[in-house]
Amino acid sequence: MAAADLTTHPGHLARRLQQAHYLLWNAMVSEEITSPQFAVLNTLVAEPGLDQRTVGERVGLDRSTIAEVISRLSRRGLLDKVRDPQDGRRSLLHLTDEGARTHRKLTVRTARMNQVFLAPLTADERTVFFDLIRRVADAAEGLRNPEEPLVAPR
Amino acid sequence: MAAADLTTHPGHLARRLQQAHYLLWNAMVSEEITSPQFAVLNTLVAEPGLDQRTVGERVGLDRSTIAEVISRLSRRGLLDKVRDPQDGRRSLLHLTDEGARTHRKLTVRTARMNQVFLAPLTADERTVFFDLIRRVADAAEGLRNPEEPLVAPR
DNA sequence: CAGAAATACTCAGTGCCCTGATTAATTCGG
DNA sequence: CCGAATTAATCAGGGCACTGAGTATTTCTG
Repeated sequence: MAAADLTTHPGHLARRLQQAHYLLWNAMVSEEITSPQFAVLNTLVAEPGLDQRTVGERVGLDRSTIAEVISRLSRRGLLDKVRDPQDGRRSLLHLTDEGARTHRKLTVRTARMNQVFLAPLTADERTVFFDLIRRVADAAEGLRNPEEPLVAPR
Repeated sequence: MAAADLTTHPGHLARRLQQAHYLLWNAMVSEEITSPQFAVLNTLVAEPGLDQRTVGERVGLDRSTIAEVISRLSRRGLLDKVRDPQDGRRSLLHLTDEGARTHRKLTVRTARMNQVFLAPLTADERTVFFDLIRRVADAAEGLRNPEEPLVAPR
């Protein structure tokens, strides 16, 4: 059997895209704070006091991964984690001053990096780029919990 | 400072796309063989006897990662790894019969999965999708070794 | 209200992904 | 020809990402 052409395999392209981004992030944004870590900080700027699971949901990380990311951010003093007195299962998260400062600094750099990253595309193409990727990712995520919406939810 | 909108951040989208793909791969292709592992098998079908570094280059993995992936494939008996008698630094790689058989089986399943993954897009949109991602990834990879091609290489 | 079910988090295990340092082999330059 | 530079692979270390199993807490239900 002949070998497949990986340049038409979306999974392979997605991986290469992410690697390219990883590299550029390291060079232009930060070597200490990673892109997923920034996503967590960003979520807590918009919604302070969220619990761990919900933050994971916002940024698209599962329970285990978000726990690791948060533990690293907490260890570096960028956020505080306290038990919810109303519900002892939850951990509530708030940025520290240092965390807010870091978020501000990286927001600027991230915008610059995105400009460079997307430089090969025209403005119209960028819109299409976002739209296509979002549609594919959303659809695939929707496949996780099948059925249910097909008939009336009970 | 306001929080950024992550849905317009290509890095975040790339990560979500890859995760969605990971999930679908697990469900529809294989729980044992991962997508990067398949990419390695696929490369060795096209070019048997390649050395480790070149395989990494083909599939877009750095020296350390490709070493791990190959060691796993070798441990499972899907490929053989032998020192190049002509150049003692290199390890030359060949698929075993089992490796070739696995590649054939997964090629079929991968094609089916790609259909499902890309189902939200029309045929035209798929072409654009590939083109845009490839251009962004290629450009970012080109930033790694700057200068050189700008003037005559010496 | 007590037991069952659900929920938030943690832990162990596997695999991908990178950098920087080290080792072994080959090639290049004087 | 021999030391220096280059190259392929390995190792140590940090971080992301998932699953399955386990613990603690809360909520639901008979």
